[in-house]
Amino acid sequence: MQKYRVIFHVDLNAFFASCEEARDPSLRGRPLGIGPSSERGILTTANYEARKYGVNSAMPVSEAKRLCPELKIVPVDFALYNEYSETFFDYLSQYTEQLEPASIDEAYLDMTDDLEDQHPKTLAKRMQDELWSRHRLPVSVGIGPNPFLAKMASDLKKPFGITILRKRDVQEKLWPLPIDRLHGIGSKTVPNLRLIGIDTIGDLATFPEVEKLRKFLGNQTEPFMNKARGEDDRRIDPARKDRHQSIGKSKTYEGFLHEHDEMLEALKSLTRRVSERLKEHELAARTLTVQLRTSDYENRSRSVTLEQHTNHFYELFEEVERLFEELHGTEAVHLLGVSTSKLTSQSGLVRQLDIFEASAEEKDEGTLERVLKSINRHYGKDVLKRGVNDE
DNA sequence: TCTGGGGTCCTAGGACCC
DNA sequence: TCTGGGGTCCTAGGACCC
Repeated sequence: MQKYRVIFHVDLNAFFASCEEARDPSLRGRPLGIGPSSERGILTTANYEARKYGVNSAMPVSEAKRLCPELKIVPVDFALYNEYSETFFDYLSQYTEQLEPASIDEAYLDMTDDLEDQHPKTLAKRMQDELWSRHRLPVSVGIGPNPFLAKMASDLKKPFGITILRKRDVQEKLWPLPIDRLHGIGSKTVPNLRLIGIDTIGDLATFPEVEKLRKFLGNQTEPFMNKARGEDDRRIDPARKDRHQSIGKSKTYEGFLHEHDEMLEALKSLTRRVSERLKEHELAARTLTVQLRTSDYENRSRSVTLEQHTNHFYELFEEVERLFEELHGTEAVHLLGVSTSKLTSQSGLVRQLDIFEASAEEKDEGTLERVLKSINRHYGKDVLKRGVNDE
């Protein structure tokens, strides 16, 4: 007999708002938004009282205020949310090692081998009750035979939901839902699918002309169709979140930047942050991307792949400056971003510095001096010693 | 109504290699 | 002299998610 997997998807409800309410219970019970203090800009999220008025995440503050004049808005506090996020994952990790954080506020758990004779629903209820009573964190739990159905299940009832979605429920519970409820189908794809008569998840699951679909869904055609039919064989991967694909920092400048010099200053501070964060994660990057958004919302980017990995501010900024000059004419700038990818753990970087030193010795004493100075400035003696010991 | 900031993944075209 | 087919890597840009 086939053994079914038991996958939980645990989702923190209105997470940022819930954190604010947990810290300051006086905020509870009335409409609350997280966002900027000015009328410009958009809400990051809103609590459920605010959502009753139609207020939602990514909504411009001006419109949210129009829908709900008594809306209270508090500024984002990522340090707070990261703390609660850690509390959340710590709590869940007592139940299984097969835990995969999916974002700051949701996790997949493969409970197949860790149920210990409990009914999944009993366990889910306990998680929900304890996260609320101990930490004032409201969660919805979805339970299914694969990650996709678990995620869809947790979505079906919020807040404080516990929902089981079996394969045999798919036709009744999933197929009537609009197609954009499928994770990965967004506002650009929906009109295309409408064009060929696909409005619901069921329409996609039973669509007969696969080649027609391929035009819009590309290589993802089969994965999407499988999901629409409730099939998903993805394994839970506890290490996935540790493997960063990219690290970047971007900032929107209200009122725009007009002077070339202030743009360079802004890029310098973005690059500095990126360099710091790479070092925090003990990572070094080989590809560097500079992003720019003009005042009329045109996005541009330039990237370069370096010969060696680096997380060194001066090496990064040299390239950032060069890419930016290629990217920018004379127009005002709305957003600037610096991002790094093709990351490797820092041990790779230490080797790189050794090679750098060797070639510097041969050719250019000045380069060696510069490298050594910057190593001392940015990593301290420990790292330098480690690099030497490696050889 | 007018669009934040952190990301992931995909695509298409070109360069280059065998 | 003309030029196949497969693969990999790089770059720019876009869609999407939380």
